[in-house]
Amino acid sequence: MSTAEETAGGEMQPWAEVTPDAARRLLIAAVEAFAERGYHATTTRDIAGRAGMSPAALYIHYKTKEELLHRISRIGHERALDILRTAARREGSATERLADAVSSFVRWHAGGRTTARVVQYELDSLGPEARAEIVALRRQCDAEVRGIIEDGLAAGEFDVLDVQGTTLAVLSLCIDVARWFNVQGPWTPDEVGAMYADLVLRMVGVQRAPGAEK
Amino acid sequence: MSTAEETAGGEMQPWAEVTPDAARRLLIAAVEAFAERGYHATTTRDIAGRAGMSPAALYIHYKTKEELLHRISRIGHERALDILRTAARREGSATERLADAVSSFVRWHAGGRTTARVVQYELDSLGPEARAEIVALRRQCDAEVRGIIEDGLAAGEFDVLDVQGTTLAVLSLCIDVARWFNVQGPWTPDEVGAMYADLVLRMVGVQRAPGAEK
DNA sequence: GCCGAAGCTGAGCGAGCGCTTAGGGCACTC
DNA sequence: GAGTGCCCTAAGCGCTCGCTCAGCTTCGGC
Repeated sequence: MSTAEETAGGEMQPWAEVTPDAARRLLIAAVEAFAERGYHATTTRDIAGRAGMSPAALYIHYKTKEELLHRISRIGHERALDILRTAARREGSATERLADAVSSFVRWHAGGRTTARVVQYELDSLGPEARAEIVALRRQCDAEVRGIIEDGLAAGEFDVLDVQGTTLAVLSLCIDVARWFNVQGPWTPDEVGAMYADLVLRMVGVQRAPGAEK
Repeated sequence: MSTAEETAGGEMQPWAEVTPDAARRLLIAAVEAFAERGYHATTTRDIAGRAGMSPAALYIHYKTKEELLHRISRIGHERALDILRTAARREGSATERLADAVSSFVRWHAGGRTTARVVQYELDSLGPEARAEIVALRRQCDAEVRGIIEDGLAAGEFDVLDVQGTTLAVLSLCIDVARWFNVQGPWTPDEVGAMYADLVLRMVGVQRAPGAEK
């Protein structure tokens, strides 16, 4: 749960698994370009230029431009699933686990907004097989949150009318942070995380979080 | 508040203001194409083809491809603002007006998902001046929702910690419907609207909607 | 029956796209 | 110190993009 991969820019860099170094620099450049302009509006020349390389260098490390998006999307979704899974499977009440899941998931979307934007909004730019793989990961994210809500219902902590609908709304609320969050805005990622955890607990019928999160 | 512009496909067609007929057909074709593939991945040949015309016909009615997006975006945002304004300024308690605003806004995002997708997610593809104009409309949408929440607070109906944060979360929740809603899914636009109105009332501290909406 | 305006098409221009290829520089092996 | 493999670049191929333009058809006015 430590965010040791964070840089001075506030942007997460969990790209240590991408080697060699040139491939990682290209991938980070692609994340920035895709987040700014979108996948289709980004050129391979732009990506290579941001990484300080010639356009041809990209094709030594990646077969196509789409493979770059695929790698970014898979690593990002694995990280998102890891965040939700960690919160869902820790010890504690459903109330505490839901607050933890929402606040850490929102922190990731706000702090790593550049990455999260690509991960959450460029899914449709992938081809059919790549998209199917990513959609499977998204379903696992959904299942983790739904599990917490079902636990809370069974324990009598929560009061919800529609489990699947509430699950969708909770995830929806978190994901949309990547769309609107601005580093120059009035809140830090931590503050948005705490605020959203409170709002979500209200949505599931918990009156007030009993000092669950720091 | 009547949705008389709705077709059999469940898609709203408030494009009556676009004349002549050929210009309207091109605009509707552009909405569909932009929603499916995104602005940058859509070609002018695709738009013209969907409208049953040659590529050159597009440039008789629109100066550039971007002007098409601009027109779509402005009309869509004006419609969104109209929906929120109508709900905000009707008679009734803040609770009723907030439930009305959320359910009708969500219905628009779900039922007119094709249009809403373009309106909400292709904003960054506009040039600086066009984007500035649209951003101003968005701020007016924000102000309408914030106004209802402030009314509810003043009347003692609501209990919220952060007015601006809650406003943002409410709009965020509604807007994200355009991303995930599927016509083949388990809910109708009406059902999602009712469900989300309930969730939002919980977010602002209203225990249960007192039969506010039909 | 002729005319001008309006709406549209077929053909195509210049530019920029994703991606390829031939070859250069450099570290390392023996 | 020649050989080998790894990264990387300069140049450019084939293609499709947004957009243009000359000319065709259609139609109302007189």
